[in-house]
Amino acid sequence: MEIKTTQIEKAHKSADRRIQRTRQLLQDALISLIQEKDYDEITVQDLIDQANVGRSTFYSHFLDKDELLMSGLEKLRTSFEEQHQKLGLEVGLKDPEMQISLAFFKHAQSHYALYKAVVGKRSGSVITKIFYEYLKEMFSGYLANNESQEEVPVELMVQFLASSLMALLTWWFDNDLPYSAEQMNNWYHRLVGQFLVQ
Amino acid sequence: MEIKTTQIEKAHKSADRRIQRTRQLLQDALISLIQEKDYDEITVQDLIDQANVGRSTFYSHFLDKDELLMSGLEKLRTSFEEQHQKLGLEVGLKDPEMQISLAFFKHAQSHYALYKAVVGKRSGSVITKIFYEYLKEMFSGYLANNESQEEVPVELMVQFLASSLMALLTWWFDNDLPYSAEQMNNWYHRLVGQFLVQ
DNA sequence: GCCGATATTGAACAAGATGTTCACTTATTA
DNA sequence: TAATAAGTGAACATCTTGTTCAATATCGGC
Repeated sequence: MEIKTTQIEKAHKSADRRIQRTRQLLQDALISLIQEKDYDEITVQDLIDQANVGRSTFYSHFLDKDELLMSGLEKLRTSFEEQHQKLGLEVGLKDPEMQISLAFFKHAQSHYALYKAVVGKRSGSVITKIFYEYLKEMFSGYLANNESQEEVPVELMVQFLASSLMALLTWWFDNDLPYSAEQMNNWYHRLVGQFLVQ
Repeated sequence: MEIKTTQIEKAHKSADRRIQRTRQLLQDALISLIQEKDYDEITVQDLIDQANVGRSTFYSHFLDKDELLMSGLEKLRTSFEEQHQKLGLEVGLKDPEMQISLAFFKHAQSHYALYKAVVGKRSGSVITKIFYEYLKEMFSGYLANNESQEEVPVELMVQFLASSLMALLTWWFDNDLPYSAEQMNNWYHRLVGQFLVQ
């Protein structure tokens, strides 16, 4: 009755198909619902109705709605990293195509509905925060090593870069992608490129 | 029993002291509570307990918690504009002291507890959104008129500037103001200054 | 200072959400 | 096929929201 694998999703051994199925159903339900209404307005009841899953089942898998969301965002992140890797291999390592920001805009574009929910006007604070943390983590590795910035603290710089990318993404999606991923990336680099590694 | 003046606070005529008193009590209660716990966790019950006001009284003044918050943020904004004006007069109009961003950092500093709640890690999405809208509105008037930005859409630029300021503010407060307002302002201008009017 | 108008009060209420429990059923896998 | 583990859903206690209403307290014009 107790399920311990909240953390380790893959769990190479413990594959009872019922577990996979239930978790998948709930994650799909969230993705589906989040496109109809704000995250904050979605109730556990909505989720189990949509997923067609028992109430107690929900709570045996996730502590609450937020934990379900987290597990979904983890997947999105994994998906991004895979796509980034693949793109990287295709175009060669030194190519500007490898720019992490471009990979990001492209990944977002190829998961339109999901990102719209995550990054758009209607997303909840929890989503935004988690997503933002991912971005910061990501950027930690991409700072230009600069004496030039006159000792702007690293963390501040990371925050600046992450929030800027977030701003562009948000604008892009709230306007339903009026420009290409390449164009967005160009602007992003015009705005903050001097602070990133080339 | 009905109170119509949700919008017009000043209401030069309709000054029943009871109304002023109740609204003040509730706004103070929010400010007080928001320093103990996340905005999202504050309940109407908490508010009326703290303010020592009847339940139905609350609902005869505000539609819900968010409307109370809005009224509070309106006040904060007014306060900022007054301080900005005053500072501007003191130092003379052409002086860099007039920079809107510096005025902002200073105002934030002089309302530490409040801004910490509004801008810090623990604030809710509603607060952030409203605050962010204020910032965008503010920045609309301070864009450098640039052919130079190669047609970065104005709205995108505004969003970028607002989110950057927000990022700096957030970092500043989450670290309990480790630097002066002037220092923060300098960094801000190093990061985005080229896109602002001097 | 009186009095009509108006704001405040608080209890009671319905509706809905959360998270838990448990006896029962169903699916899985070895 | 049998032991094990997961899913079910009703019932529950608790909390929150927002409304209603009759009784009470306060205000401000006269």
